[in-house]
Amino acid sequence: MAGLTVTLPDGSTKDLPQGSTAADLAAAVGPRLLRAAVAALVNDAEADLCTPLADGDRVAIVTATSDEGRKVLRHSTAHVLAQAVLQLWPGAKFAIGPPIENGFYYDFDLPGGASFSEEDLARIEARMREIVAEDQPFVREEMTRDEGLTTFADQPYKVEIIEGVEPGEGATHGAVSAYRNTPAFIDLCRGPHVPSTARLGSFKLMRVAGAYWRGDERNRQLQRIYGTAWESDKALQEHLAMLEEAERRDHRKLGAELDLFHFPPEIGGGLCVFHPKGGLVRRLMEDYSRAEHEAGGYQFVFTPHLAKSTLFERSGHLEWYADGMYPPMEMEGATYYPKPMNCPMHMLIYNAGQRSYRELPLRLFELGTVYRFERSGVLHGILRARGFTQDDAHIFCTPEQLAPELASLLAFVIRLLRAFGFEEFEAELATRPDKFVGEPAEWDQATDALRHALEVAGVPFRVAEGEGAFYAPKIDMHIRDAIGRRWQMSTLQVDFQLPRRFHLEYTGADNARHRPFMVHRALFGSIERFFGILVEHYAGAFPTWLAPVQVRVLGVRNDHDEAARSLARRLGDEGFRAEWAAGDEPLAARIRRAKMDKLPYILVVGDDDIAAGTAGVNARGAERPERGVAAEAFIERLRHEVDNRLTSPS
RNA sequence: GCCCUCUUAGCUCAGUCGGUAGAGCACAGCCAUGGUAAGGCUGGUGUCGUGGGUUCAAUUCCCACAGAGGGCUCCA
Repeated sequence: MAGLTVTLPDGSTKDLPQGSTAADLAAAVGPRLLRAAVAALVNDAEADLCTPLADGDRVAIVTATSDEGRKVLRHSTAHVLAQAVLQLWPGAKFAIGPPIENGFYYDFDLPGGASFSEEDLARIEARMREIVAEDQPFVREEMTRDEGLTTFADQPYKVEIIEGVEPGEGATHGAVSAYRNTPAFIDLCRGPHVPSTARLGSFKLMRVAGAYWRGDERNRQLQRIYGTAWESDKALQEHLAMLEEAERRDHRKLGAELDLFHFPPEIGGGLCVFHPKGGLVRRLMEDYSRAEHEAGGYQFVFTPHLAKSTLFERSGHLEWYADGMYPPMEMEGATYYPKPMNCPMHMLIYNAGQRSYRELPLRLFELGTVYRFERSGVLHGILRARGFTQDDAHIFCTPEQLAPELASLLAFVIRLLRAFGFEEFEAELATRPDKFVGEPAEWDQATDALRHALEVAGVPFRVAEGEGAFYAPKIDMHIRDAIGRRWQMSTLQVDFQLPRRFHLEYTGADNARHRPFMVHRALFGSIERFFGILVEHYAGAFPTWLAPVQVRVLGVRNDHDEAARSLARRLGDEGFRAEWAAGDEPLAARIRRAKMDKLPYILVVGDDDIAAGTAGVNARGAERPERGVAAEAFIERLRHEVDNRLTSPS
């Protein structure tokens, strides 16, 4: 019998006997690859390892340590979860169970509308481990639509999915595919899957949640179980450790511990108060932002928190964004709303006089506090609040100025974020959605300008097709924090709608009236949110220039208190935030207290220091304390560190 | 808003199979005077989230509500 030849991703070829499968190919390349293999890409299509290969196929083996491979593992683990739940809750209906970032979930409809409790997770997980130990094969079964409908006749959600399958989608020739583990358990699925459940095992069920069928709250609410799954126990443990680290850095926890802010229930959900220490950090952030904006040619404006409904009718907010707004207030026959955005008010400032092209670009900046109605369930500390302050600006410019303006804006964003210790940036260019207003030509012009700006700035970006706002394309800047988490930060949007709605004009060099382009941009986005991200990024250990207290001076004994106080006062006179602590506890205890307060510097003064005009310097993060540092030298060092805003995330 | 979990001292938590509660840290006082991550002793501290119900008796059991956390949904 003739053999067959397949091409590997590196371009090399491999000759195999007729009838060989992807698994055989992996084995032929090497036993290590076979062990790591979970699926294959055959001519760029995902396939099971048991897929027979044909002569001339291009084949790549998908290994468990790749993103694709983990998806397969997670998806297969989701099937095991479904089998366990269906066995433990006879009569349960199962819906969908896809892989997601770091794991998977599965949605169920339990008999009698029952719900899972946290305790159920242990039982389910135990059953899952039995299924893994049973080494059940994943066997693909192709069937016609009608056969599928018969097979899953008692599973209404599966029936709905099959009925929704477009001819030719997912499965070939109007057929559907399913994977069977046991005679009793089969799940509708596109695949691919690992060959057998024995290939799984490094997983953990995490939590239960309610989730609506097809994500639509008009539909029935299902019971969702989330799990995480990895290629090895080591990777699983690393992931769990990362979650613990994230918990340790939680801004809500640190916010309370470090006395930065809190959310008094008396004020209302999603509305926070900043304590003196948090307020100090916030003021430093804002001062820095103001100084940078001033240097960047922005002019500062101030606008009120409320406006009449007519303003938001004109801006379109009431038409498009009413669900996100606080409810109206009636007064003297007019209806007022708290503002959800600052832009309409900035439009009015633009329109306060006749504008000339000589004034453009006009950059109006405001630390503007806005209120948005967020449903109670989505609030998340300071990262998702109902009242927050945007570092908001609107730039009005001529069409020719748009591209250079966007390019310098991107450079501005990156400079600002770098000052706060962020080094990794990724952007998304969100383009025209299906539902949009305006002219396609305008969209293209604005989108090209945004793309050009990204290219000039050298920021890596991906295009998010159709994810722009209905009125404009935008760039979303993402950063990575100290433990690799990605956060969406700054937004730059080119808006055609508001200039039109507010009839913005300027007189050009040609003495004719023109409509300006307008860019919305918020760099921190929300001051509160950025503050929360900083807390998590630095794990509460703010860099010296931002630390609420920069130095605490300790005397070795309490008869050194006066020397400690005097040194702290001297540092204060030099413009630093320094305090001293009385020697009513042993030195080691006071050192520990200062360390737990995450202070950048602890100074210790004893007999030797008083005699020599020096101090012991215990810097945060240093291996060992330094002795006998001259006070002047320390002041210079501190000044250098603060003036240059040196950062070192913990 | 919906599903799950939680709410006991300033903080973290234990506890009472129904008889109004404890520990560590923190705080206060005294003693210790210690050169780089917890010295000792003593002491005060609670409407057990709120409201109702069952009961001789509720922090404990039941119901409702509020708040918090994890999700869903939405995100101009």
